[in-house]
Amino acid sequence: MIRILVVDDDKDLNRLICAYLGDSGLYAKGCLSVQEAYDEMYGSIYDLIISDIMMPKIDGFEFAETVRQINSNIPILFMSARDDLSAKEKGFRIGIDDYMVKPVELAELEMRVRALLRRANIAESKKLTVGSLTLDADAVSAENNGEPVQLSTREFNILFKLLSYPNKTFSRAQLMDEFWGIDSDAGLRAVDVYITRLREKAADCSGFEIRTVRGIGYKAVLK
Amino acid sequence: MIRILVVDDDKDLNRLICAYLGDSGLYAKGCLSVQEAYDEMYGSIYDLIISDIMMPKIDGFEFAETVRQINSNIPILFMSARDDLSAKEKGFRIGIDDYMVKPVELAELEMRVRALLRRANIAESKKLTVGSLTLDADAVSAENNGEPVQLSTREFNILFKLLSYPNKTFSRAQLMDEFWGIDSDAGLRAVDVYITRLREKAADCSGFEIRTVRGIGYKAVLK
DNA sequence: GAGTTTTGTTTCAGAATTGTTACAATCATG
DNA sequence: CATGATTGTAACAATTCTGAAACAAAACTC
Repeated sequence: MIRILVVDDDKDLNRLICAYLGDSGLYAKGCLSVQEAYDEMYGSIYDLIISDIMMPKIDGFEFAETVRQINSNIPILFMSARDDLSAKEKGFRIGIDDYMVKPVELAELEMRVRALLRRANIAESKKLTVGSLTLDADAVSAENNGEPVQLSTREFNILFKLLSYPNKTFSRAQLMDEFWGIDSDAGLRAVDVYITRLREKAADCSGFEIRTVRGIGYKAVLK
Repeated sequence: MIRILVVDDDKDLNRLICAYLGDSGLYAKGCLSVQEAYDEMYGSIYDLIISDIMMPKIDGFEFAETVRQINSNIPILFMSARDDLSAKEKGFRIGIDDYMVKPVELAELEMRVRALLRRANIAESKKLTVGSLTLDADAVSAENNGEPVQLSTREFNILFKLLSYPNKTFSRAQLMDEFWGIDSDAGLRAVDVYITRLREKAADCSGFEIRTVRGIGYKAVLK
């Protein structure tokens, strides 16, 4: 189920949007303030954010900026009464994906939400297939030629990342930051161990291989 | 260079858009008809499409639909005077990514284009091609006529630097500072050794050669 | 053209990086 | 709380990279 966070201090509009999206088969949670949104995001994962700009205390810009620092990938759609270029410019510079001027047509909002989800590869099931191997991010499971491949969560995450960006080299530190968390005190060499395990488990996956980039890190190359 | 195809039968607007995007550091090619766009796409690769809807003969809907069948990934942005929901609905159902109502503000168009490029993971590719040789900074790999050329990270860095600034001479100290780090205690002559290795490995690369600038250092010259 | 300086090339030992395995610690789960 | 899976470290082996040294070649100077 796709989860959408709607942040707008206009209670009625917020409820209206959530109801509309809900009827369209998406799960939408409304928050009346940014603070509330932070709490909500802390507790569960969301796939997309719809946010107003003008809100008391913390505004949409600040909200989006904070979200982007933590998650550079989640689609953000601004919705505002402000039709001026400077607001749009500020939003897009922060890294939002779309900007709608109020009053918004709910049907159009839904279309744009769906377009963003499609573009961000957020489908009902996030699957990735490379050669004979299929990774399912929702189930955190892998299959090779239909045979299940046992992967731990961390193994899965690393492999999914590498295969999502074929040929791109990732440093150990990059992978650590992403999958161990900033405050982890594990040594960088731990990555090597995972690569070894992945290579072993993916040994008979045709279609790709994990290459070492000496002095830097690792990359997946398709073949 | 990111390549954008602009399809609109309004000659003035088309030229205006191409000029604006061009000034923003993107390459934009204008087509006055869908037929022309097909021809253009047949000949070269584009990263993003901006298209009007209402055009004589083949309209934007049909165009987008055809493009989507061939390429399910390329971002498409519609630009139309029609502000009605049914047009938007039709567009988004075909799989477009954004829809702007004319008259469009050029600055906003650029922002949306950039947001789409970012979302679609289309960045200025860190690739460099000189003659038959292609260097890919993401993959840290090199190919000559499709044949992989084995380069160590340091070899790659030096070659990439030289080829990024053809004809510019780099002193040994410059290269050392950049690729060995300040605290390296290797002698400057180590650079010579790398140049030798590069010359050998790039022996059958047409298109450039590494020249010695006596008393100073080295440069790559195109030929 | 002899002498001097700079550069080219090769070799090789040592340095650095990486692969792999075993093991202990931790976590999850029933 | 017992069990098995997952995790991270340490140690060692294997591999690759690196750069000094030595000598040859070339370029420059007078």
